Formats: sequence, structure tokens, C-alpha cells
Amino acid sequence: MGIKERKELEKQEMRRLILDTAMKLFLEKGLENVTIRHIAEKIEYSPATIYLYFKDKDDIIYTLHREGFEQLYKLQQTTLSIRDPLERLRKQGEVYVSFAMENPEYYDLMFIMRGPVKKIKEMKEWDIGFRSFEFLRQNIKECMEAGLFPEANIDIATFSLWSYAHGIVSLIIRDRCTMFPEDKIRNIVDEALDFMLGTMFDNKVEIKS
Amino acid sequence: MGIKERKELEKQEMRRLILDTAMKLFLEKGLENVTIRHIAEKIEYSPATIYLYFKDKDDIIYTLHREGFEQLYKLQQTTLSIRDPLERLRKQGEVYVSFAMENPEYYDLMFIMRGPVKKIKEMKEWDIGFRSFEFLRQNIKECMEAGLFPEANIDIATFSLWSYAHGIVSLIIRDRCTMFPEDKIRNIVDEALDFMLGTMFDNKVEIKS
Amino acid sequence: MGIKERKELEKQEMRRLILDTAMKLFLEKGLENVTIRHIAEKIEYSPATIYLYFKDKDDIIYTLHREGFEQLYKLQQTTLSIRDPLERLRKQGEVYVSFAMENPEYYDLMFIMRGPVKKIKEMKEWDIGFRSFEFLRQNIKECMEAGLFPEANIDIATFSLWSYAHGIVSLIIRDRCTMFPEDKIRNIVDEALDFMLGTMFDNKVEIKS
Amino acid sequence: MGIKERKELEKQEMRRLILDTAMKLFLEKGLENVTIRHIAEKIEYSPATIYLYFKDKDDIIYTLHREGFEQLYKLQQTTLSIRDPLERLRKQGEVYVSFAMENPEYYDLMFIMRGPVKKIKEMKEWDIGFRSFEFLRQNIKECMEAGLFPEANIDIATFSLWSYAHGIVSLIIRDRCTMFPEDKIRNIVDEALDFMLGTMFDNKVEIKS
DNA sequence: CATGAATGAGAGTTCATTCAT
DNA sequence: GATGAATGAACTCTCATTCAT
Repeated sequence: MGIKERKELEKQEMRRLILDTAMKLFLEKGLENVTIRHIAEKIEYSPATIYLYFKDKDDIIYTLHREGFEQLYKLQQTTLSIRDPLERLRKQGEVYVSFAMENPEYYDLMFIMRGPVKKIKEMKEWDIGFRSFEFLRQNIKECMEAGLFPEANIDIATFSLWSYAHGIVSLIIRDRCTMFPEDKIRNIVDEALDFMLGTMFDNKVEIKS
Repeated sequence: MGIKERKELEKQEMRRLILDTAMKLFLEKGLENVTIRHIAEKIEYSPATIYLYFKDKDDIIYTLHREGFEQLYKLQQTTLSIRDPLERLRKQGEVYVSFAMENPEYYDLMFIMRGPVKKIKEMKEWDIGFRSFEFLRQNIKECMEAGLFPEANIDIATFSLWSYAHGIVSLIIRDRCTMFPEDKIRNIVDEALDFMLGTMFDNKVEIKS
Repeated sequence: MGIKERKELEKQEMRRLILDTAMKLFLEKGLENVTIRHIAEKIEYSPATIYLYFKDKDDIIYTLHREGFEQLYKLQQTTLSIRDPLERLRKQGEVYVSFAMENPEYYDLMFIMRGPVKKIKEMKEWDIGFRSFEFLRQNIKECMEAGLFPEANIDIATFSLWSYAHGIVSLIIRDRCTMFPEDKIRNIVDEALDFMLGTMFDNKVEIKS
Repeated sequence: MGIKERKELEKQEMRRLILDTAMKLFLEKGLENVTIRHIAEKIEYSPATIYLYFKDKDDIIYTLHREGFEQLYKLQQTTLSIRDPLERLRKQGEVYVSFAMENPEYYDLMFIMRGPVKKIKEMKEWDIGFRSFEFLRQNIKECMEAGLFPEANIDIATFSLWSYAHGIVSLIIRDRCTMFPEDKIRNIVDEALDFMLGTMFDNKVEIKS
């Protein structure tokens, strides 16, 4: 029994190793430019070995894609402990951005890369991503109902907030912020988040004459 | 002399043809899936001919990249006729989003794709893109100085507004908005833009007191 | 001793299982398209296990090849109970065709496929197949000696009859009879056999005088 | 103009070279065991070059397949100069066998190999082969109508004669006649053909008591 | 006895690129 | 100026086979 479990564990470790390696390479070189050979070389196995753990290249991509959405969703859930919906919303922003900055490869795959979209559409597995959108939407709805948020079409509002957070992280991940010094980036992200949320809600009271 | 000029003109026309064709194909199939052969077939020349006008594939991409930034900058300039800086800022948002929606291939190349970045960095040609950033920054500065904009670090504010617009269009361009019906997308973009800018500025007036 | 025998028996059963499975797959997919892995999966063992019972893929094929000839020979023997040589010859034709139609995989392997021949030549094991040829030859000789068969070179006659039967079944096995409806094929085979034999012998009687 | 023609000619020569080489290799090693690389090596070009002349491997096979049927049909036509239908039929047998013996690679591809069948079925190009069958059928019909041939179902009769010829040549092509010395093979084929046709028609009169 | 894990060799195919003409 | 012809390098993926356990 112990032996079987060990074997299973080792198999999972190998899958993990392949997934992580693939992820790193995807981020470095872009989805299309990573080959099975590259992955194999990096982990010092033969290309054929990869196929013992994954059906094909798409299987790897798809697995990573799903993992990413599951991680993100789990993180979102942690905000549920916060009662105040507006505070919770703010936290969601932080969580989202943190996820992106700490797992840029996953984020890229989930929200930027072109490749996966087609496959995922076919597989009708957008549901996973949709869950996260719904979660955010629900939070905003609560805020509106509590009068803490400007009345507006909820879909538009949800899309807007998502876009904002996405804009920030995707510009950084895709390296379009060379005007800022590399080591300040993380700060800038946080401040930008604060700025926007602050502008939207807090300032309404404070700034007016 | 006349002959030389004619020749030069013809050369430019050919370059134009190649660039436009490449762009169309990039949009249809994605950067990685367009081959020199595809381009050549489309313009009914041989692949080898392409190399008479461009050093290599990257040269084409890089040229398009630069052209994109030039177009965008020119569009930005059209807002200069507007006196009121806040109104001008709003117009800049519209112009930016319009450019992206009407030239998604260019936008993708300029702000999303991975490929070009490395080349561009080496060539220290970020300047072109930087100009646009500066232009936006200047506008925001004016707004702040006129008291029309919440006081804040200008860089942060600039980055924030840019991020917001980028977020909107890049989610759409990279097809992450399947939760909205295809034919409503353009509306949603506009409304999202209104929503955010409205939230940031107008409400401040309406809600206070 | 009993234990050893049991072991030996089990070993033989396993070989049988592998051979039968291989044969079924060869029929379904064709010799070249069956992999050791396919066979292994079908019998729910690992590919490596196959190699405990057979040296390599060729060993499997070769074994089946030989078995086929043994089966055919045994079937031929059943005609020995028939006294009249001409009737016996006719029966041999039926038996041959039946064998082919009921075991097309074996037949293919024995008389059509390219693969085995080289191996078999080396192994000088044509003898097995030769036995069957000799048996037919002997039958024809008897017919001739009994004046029931046109005088001719016996080898030529034997080859001719064999060719005829082979032609019929091999055209069908290799799917060259698409001009006939699938469900009539078996009938056509029988009628063709009757036609030729009838033409050769019976008519001689009927038409003359 | 002359240049264009020359180029076209050279292109055709290259196609021919590839086709012939492929054919030789197919016969030697079997359809499945010939690779684009093999062909390329044999003609001392790079594998990629093959693809300049043929879409893919199937294109090569399919082209050869069609060529074979066209050749055969043309040969069949030469018998039309013969008035007497029975004599013409005999000639058709000779022609068929000659074609097979002189172009065993083609014959193999057309009537024995497994690979092509599927593709050809899809392409509904069996027609080419069907023409030849029809031609033979028509000849037999004429013989029957002239009372030169035993009355029987024409389809069965046609299939029978075809089977006979096919049986002879396919046993030889697939090397199942090792009981005969190599250098006598051609003789044996001819005699076998004579034997069968003789048995069927001439002997009817001569042999009877 | 059985196998999980691994691989070298090789399949078909595509592509950016070069170069003689 | 334009190109037909060619190719080296790379791609994804499969297979028979081995070997330590």
C-alpha cells in the first residue's frame, strides 16, 4: 500500500515538475515558442517522457490554465470573511493583483495568451473563469444595494473594475512599463490600485469643496 | 533624378503593400501563425521578394510596431484643439480606445504581444511609445493644476488611467469577454469608459454637499 | 514436477492469449498499425510483459505465421476421407477458401503480407507451407492418373489451381471488390469457385458428344 | 517561352524522379516502411524538397496509383484491334499478366497494398479501376453472346477470370513461389495462363473420349 | 512474474531563409 | 527587380525496446 502511494506521489511530482517548467518557459518565450523538447531538456528527460505524463502539448497548457483559475478562485474566497462589502471589494482587488504579480505565468496564460482560448472555448470550460467573474459581480451588487457604490449597470461596473486591475497587471507582465524603474514596479502597482479605488469612493466625500 | 524618385516611390509602395498585408494576416491568424509564405501568396509575389524589402520577419514586425505608435501619437494630437484639460483628457480616452478597437492588430502588437519587446528594447526605440505616455501625463498634470483632478502622484495617475483603458481593450482583443454577447461588445466598451470617468469626476460633484 | 508442468501450462496460456489478441488486432488495423502497446492494453498487461513471452514483434508474427500453416494443413487433411480424387480436389478448394474467409488475418499473413517472408526465408521454414502445396499437388497427380484431369505439367496445374483460389480470396481480403455489394461477397466467392471448377471439369462432360 | 517550357520540363522530370524512386522503395520495403526521408536520401535531396513537388506522402501514393490504372487501361485498349472476342479475351489475359510482371510495384500498389484503398475510396476514384473491370466484363459478355464461353452470370465470370490472373501474379509478386526456381518463374506464369484458358475452352472438345 | 519508467530513433511536416539565375 | 529551387533546423508525436525494481 505504502509503495503504491509512493509511486503515485512520485508521478504527481513529475507532473508538477513538467508543469512548473513549462510555465516558466511559457513566460520566458511565449506559448508558441516553447517546445516539448525545451521542456524535456530543462528537466533533463527525453521528449518522449513528457508524453508519459501528458497526452500532448495542449494537455499541459490546459492543465495549467485550469489550475490557474482554481487558484484564483480559492484566493477570492478568502475575502468572504470580510463583512463590509466595500472593504471586501477592495480586498478582492488586492488579491487579484497579488495573484497576478506573484504568478505572472499563470496570469498570462489565463488572461493574455492567445493559444488557450480556442481550446477552452471548445471545451466549454470557460465556466471556471466565469465563476470568478460572477464572484466579483456579486460583490459589486452588494455594494450597490448597500448604497456604497455608484448606481450603474452591474455588468458594466464589474467589467470596469476587472478591466482596471487587468490593465495594471497586464501592462507590467507584458513589459510595457519600462518608463518606471524595475524595482519600483511593485509599489506603483499598489499605489495605482489605491489611487483608483480611492478616487472612486473615498474622495467623493473628502475632496469636494 | 526623376527616375530615382520614381523608383524610390515604387519601393515604398511595395513596402506598404507588404506591411498592410502582413498586418491583415496577423490580425486574422495571430503573429506566430503568419508565415512569410502567407504574406507572399497574398500579394502574389514569391517569398524571396519579401526579403528584398525587409531584412527578415522581425523587420516587418518592428516596422509595423513603430508605425502603430506614430499613428496613435498623431491621433492623440488631435485632442490639442480642446481647451479644457479635463475634457481633453476624456477625449484622449476615447481616442485611445477607438484606435484600439479599430486597429486591434496594431494595438496588440504595440501593447500586448511579446515578440516585439525584446527587439525594441535593444533598439532603444521605446522613445516612440514614451512620447504618448508623456502626452497623457502632461494632460493629467494640467488637470491637477487646474484643480480638476484629485491630487496625487502624477506618474501613478497617468499609469492608472492608461491601465484602465488598456484593461478594457486588451480583454476584448484577447477574447476574454465571452460572457458578453459579441454584438454588444462595442457598446460595453464605451459604457465602461463612461462609467469609470464618470465615477471619477462627475460624481464628485453630484454626490457631495 | 507437477509444479513445473503447471508453470509451463500457464506460460503456454499466456502465449496463446497474446497470439490471439495480436491476431485480432492485426485483422482490425493491419499488421503495421498494431503496436506492442495495443496488444498489451487489450490483454491488460504491460508492454514489457509481452517481451517475457516473445523475443520481439517479429517473433509474434512469425509464430502466428507458422500456426496458420499448421491449421491449414490440418484442414486439408480432412479431405483425405474422400475417395474420389476429383471430388477430393474440389473439397480442397472449398476448404482452402473457407479457411481464408474465416481467418482472413491468418491468410493475409501467410499468403499476402510482405513482412514475414524475409524472416521465414532466413529461417528456412518454408517447409511448412510447402507441405500444403505438396498435398495439393499429390491430389492433382492422382486425378491425372485417373484420367479425370487434363494432362499437363503437374506443377503448372497445381500452381494454377492454387492461384485461382488465391486470386479470389486475396482480392476480397485486400478489399478490391468494391464493385460488389458487401453482403453478397461470400456468395460471389462460392459461385466463382463453382464456376471455375465447373468450367474445367463438368462441362467437359456435358458439352461433348 | 523556351525557358518556361524548359522549367516546366525540369519540374516534370523531378516529379518523375520522385515517383520512380518512391515506387522502387515501396516495392522493396512495403508502403508503410518507406519514408519521405528515404526517398529524399535516395535522390540526394533534402526531405523538404519533396514537398515542393508533392503535397504529402499520400499525394505521391495516390499519383502512382492513378498512373498505374491509366497504364493498365491503355494496355487493355490495345486488344481492341482483335476481332475475335475469345482471342481478344486471351490477349487481355496476356496483357494483364505482362503488365503485372513488368511493373510489379505498380501492380502491388493497385491490387495488393492496403494503404491506398481507404484514400481512394474516399476520393471516389475507384472509377479508374472500375473502367478496367468493365472493359473485361464487356469482352466476356461478347464471348458469351457469341457462344464461345460457358453461359454463366457475367459478373461471376468476370470476377473469376480476373481472380485467376490476379492469383498468379500476386503469388509471385509477394514471393510465395519459392518452390519454383527464380529463373523459371516467368515461364511458369505463361504456362499457367495457357493451362487455365486452355482447360476452359479448347480442351472441352479435344479431351473428351 | 510483472511492470513503471524511460528513451533513442525516427515518422511526417513546416518554416525562415538563401542564392543562382 | 524578381524568383524558383532548395535546405537546415525545428516541430509534435509514436514506437519498439530495455532495465531496475
